[in-house]
Amino acid sequence: MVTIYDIAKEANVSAMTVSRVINNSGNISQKTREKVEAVIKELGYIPNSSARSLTSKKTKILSLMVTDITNPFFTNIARGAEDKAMQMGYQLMLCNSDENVDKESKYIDMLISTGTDGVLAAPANDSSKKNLQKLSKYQIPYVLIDRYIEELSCDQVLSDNETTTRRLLEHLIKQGHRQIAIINGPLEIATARERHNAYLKTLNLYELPINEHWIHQSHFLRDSDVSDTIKGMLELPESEQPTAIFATSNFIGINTVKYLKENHVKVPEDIAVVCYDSIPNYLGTEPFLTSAEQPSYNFGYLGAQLLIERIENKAPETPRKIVLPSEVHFRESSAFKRKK
Amino acid sequence: MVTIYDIAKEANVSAMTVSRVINNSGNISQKTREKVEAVIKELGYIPNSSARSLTSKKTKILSLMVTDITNPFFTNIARGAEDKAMQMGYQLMLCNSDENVDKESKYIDMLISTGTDGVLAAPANDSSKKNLQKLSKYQIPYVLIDRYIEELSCDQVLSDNETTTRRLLEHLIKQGHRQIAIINGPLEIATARERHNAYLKTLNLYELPINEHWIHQSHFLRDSDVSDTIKGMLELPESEQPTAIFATSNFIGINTVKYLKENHVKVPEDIAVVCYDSIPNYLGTEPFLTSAEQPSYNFGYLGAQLLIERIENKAPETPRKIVLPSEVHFRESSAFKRKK
DNA sequence: CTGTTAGCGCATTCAG
DNA sequence: CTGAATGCGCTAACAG
Repeated sequence: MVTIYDIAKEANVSAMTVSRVINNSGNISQKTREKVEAVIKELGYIPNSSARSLTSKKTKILSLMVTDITNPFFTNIARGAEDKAMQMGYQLMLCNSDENVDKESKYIDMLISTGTDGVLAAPANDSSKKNLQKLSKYQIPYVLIDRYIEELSCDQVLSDNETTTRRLLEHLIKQGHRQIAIINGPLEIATARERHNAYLKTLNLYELPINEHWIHQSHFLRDSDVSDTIKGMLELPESEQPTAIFATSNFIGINTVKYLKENHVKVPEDIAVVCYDSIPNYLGTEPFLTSAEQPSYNFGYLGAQLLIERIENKAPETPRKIVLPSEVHFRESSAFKRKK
Repeated sequence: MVTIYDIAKEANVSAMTVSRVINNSGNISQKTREKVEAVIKELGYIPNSSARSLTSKKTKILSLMVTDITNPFFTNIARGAEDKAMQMGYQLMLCNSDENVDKESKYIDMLISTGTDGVLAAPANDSSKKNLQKLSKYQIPYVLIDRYIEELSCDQVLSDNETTTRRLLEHLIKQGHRQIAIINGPLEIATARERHNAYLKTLNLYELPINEHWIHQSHFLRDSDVSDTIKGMLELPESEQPTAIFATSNFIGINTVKYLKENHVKVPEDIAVVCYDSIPNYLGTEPFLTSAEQPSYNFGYLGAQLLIERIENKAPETPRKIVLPSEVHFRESSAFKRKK
């Protein structure tokens, strides 16, 4: 392994001078700089990050905590974060919490151990608070993406849950729906809570009925099971059956449509479905599901940017909050107009 | 920050004893071990990886080099690799090369700098050889996944390109096709080359015609442009037109079907399409494309396993090679039987 | 079974 | 503008 001492010897300078050249710190005469740089190239020197971190307390490593990298929403976030990180000279560590606070906690310890410079986190749920506070204890900055947590003062990149929810519901209302159900994730997750509240608020605004039998929680993982939930709603008395379902995540939306179709409930004629978040349309065939497309790549890209600014002390003291809008695509799954 | 010295002082032992307890090395009396462990818990000690790496030359970091994490094939690999890594006490660093050897090279330097313990690599192409040899120079083991490179002696987890290609083609042949085209990735990539060779071999085996106008290369990224290629084939004289297309990757297959449909070529009646690799069927609707589904999660999981065994000197000297079979799903895109 | 010594590679003092 | 000394936190090698 080539060290700065090898360079120093070869270039007839001290190790310190080599260090200064590498880090562009202090003043170096043009001549020695060139000499040193030549030797560095000649010997193919690559700095030892461990040694550097030990003194400088910086690793140039960012970490991304998501609940499941196979969810396309998070995959795009990873890509965005990684592009920005690479561009700024950072590397990206990947962590999957599986929506599990304990697994998340284990990761947090590993990250602290590694000395990550900062964390981009989509926390599992509100109980993740203690994990994030542990980061603070070690002075490691973090940026919350997608899911915020009450009372945690930090930069955030969030979805505009209220507006997007309202737009999806207003669309249903315009289609003549008055009995709208919601299948949501756990209310310990901020996005679920905000979408829940926006749901209630919008129904109130339009003076639509609210019925506890129309309000359900599943979870956000791929295998979110909605069958019992929907079965229950289909068994309600005719007059009490919802005519539309608002699914608060991509997988919930997909699984809802899947279940309805399997059980010969016509979408959108019998029940309309709208969905928060989208899945990539690989096939190029006409997509079916009315959905709000989130700018997921930007969650990662902007999140990494905020984080790096924070790490490098280029950010204002007060936390910043970026709220990204979604693009609502109206499609077949809600294309049936009801008579009032 | 809590160090082993803090623990040592509090527990009335030397730092070395603390180190031994932490690493489970050497013999420690039950009594002192318990004492030390109690203090560790009490003070919430988290080891400093940088310091540890500096002496031990181990980081407990694995790296994954893929060409694009937003490709579901690689996403699943990432998930598999990360699950195994976590399970074995490693963390995973993520790198996207964009099929670009220079970008890959930049990453390799960063990884060497960080002192990664090993690399799981799907190299950009044959020119990645020098990047991987650089790893060897620094004694960093790597496992090739999906794409091997000639003359590189290392563990590998590969797809059974020959068998899978043959099975896809035999299916077409059974359907009565005799004029089969191939749209491939660059031949500087091993998977493309193997699928190319298997294509030729199978056509020869069944004494089918081979026509240079039926053999094309695109690339493996999502926006692989196949329009000119297919347009060219459609403009061939009637007798020379292929009746089926073998697409050697998921995106090529998708883009091929998309282009054909847009141009009112009926699939499978006018032209059948089969495809190597699949995309996740989120929607649960009947998938259209006949494709060979690779066990992508296992590429990552098994790759990480081989890598960790290698790192921890639990592997035999001679390189191991795992060849994973694919599952061929026969579907609508090739469901039309031709009269001979 | 436990402690002492030394050094990993680098950057932060402080001198010159 | 450059260099020497020192220590980051930890562990290998040796002593006891």
